[in-house]
Amino acid sequence: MVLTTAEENYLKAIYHLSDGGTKSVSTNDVAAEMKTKPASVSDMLRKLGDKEVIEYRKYYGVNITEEGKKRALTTIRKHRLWEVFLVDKLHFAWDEVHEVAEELEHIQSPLLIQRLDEFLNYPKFDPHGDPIPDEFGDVKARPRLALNEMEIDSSGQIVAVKDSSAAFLKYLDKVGAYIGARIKILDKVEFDGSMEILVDQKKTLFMSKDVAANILAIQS
Amino acid sequence: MVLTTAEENYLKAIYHLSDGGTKSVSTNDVAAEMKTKPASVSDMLRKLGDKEVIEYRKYYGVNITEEGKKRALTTIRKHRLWEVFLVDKLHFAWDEVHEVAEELEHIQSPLLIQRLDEFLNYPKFDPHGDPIPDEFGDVKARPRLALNEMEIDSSGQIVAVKDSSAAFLKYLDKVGAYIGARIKILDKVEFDGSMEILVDQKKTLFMSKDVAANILAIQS
DNA sequence: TCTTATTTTTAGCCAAGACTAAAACCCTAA
DNA sequence: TTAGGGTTTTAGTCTTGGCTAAAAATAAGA
Repeated sequence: MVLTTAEENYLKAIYHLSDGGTKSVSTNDVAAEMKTKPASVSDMLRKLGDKEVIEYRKYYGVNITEEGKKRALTTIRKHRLWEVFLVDKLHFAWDEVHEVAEELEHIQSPLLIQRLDEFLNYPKFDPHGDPIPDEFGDVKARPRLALNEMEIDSSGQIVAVKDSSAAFLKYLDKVGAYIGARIKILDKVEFDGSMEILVDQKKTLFMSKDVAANILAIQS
Repeated sequence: MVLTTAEENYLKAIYHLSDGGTKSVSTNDVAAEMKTKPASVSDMLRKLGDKEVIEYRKYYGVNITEEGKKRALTTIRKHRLWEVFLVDKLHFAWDEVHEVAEELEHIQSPLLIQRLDEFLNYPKFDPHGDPIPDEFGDVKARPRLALNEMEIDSSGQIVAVKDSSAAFLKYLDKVGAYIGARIKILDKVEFDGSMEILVDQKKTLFMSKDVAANILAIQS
């Protein structure tokens, strides 16, 4: 069963909105994600239902099937491998690659992806720190570390905070250390555990050990 | 002015059929090349005419414009650069790359092509021996050599014959040394100038100096 | 439970790019 | 110069993936 580019994009959106297939997803949510109108989504859901990559009950949203999950993971795998290629080999900045990878992910050639994976030396994570599913759809979870547990010179991406009080989030926002920010540990002060951190390859930030211990990152 | 993938493919076909824009091309010829019906071609020619990449006079075929030539050469450049990538970096065989490059050539990102060119070290010819236009559309012609002028171990592609008598072409056909064949010089006998040649990476051929002198190739 | 608000679907329309069938055009040979 | 044959265009249809407007179904509040 062949999926069109549009169908692949819808399926990927549904996969993400459903948290990897664990929740059902509404028509409106898909429309928002795809930047289309709900009426267009209804049509597409019927098609995807016919192709059995989602389970579609009118008025009750959709659930992704096992087959659909497999397809979505393949697309995600291709997207992330191309991102690694663009950053590692063609020296794109990590925030310039998404649009192009969005096009490249639809190239139809299993051999191409297999060879690309080999060429890139089987990377496990993309430049944003997201895991690359293997050819069977299995992903390697990456452990989260508090910033104060990271080594000097190591890089990663902020994925969560332990203390999610408004005050703390406001502070993070103010200093520019949002969820998703790319970071690098520049220095750690032995005396008090405070740290110097590079955010998004441009901004340097100082923070106390207490603050650092509240920020979780994945290492890349 | 943006061209769709279909429009790019038609334009490329017209460019090739017109010998690089030197001849006008008929609707029927385009239909044959694109494997579509003449009726579909008429429609598309009107569109391409509106976009001023061809000059279209009903019932009198088309001529490609300067702008159209530029666009076609950009697409050809992208196609051939991707072919080099697939063969040199991903170890595809030279005859496995066309379909995939046909998809890759439509990725829209000038930066991507610039970086790819750099990554591949500015190749001048693709794996089939065809020249890669530079970013201004200029192509480097490659001199033709008679096979007996080629060095041992050098590779290339047969592009023409000096003696194009039916008898000689029949002979070539029989031994499998058609125009376009990929060849490699395996050995040259000093004594009589006869040669051993690998055709299409699989078939070994022996030929006299006289025969070799009649076959022209480009080196790769 | 009934009414209203929200969500979702249906119906009808559009553009791109294919098709078939039929009409229009061009050219050549008698 | 006209008839026929081949080529090309037009007209009308199909599918995909959008859209709007209106109808239908669900959900929520009194």
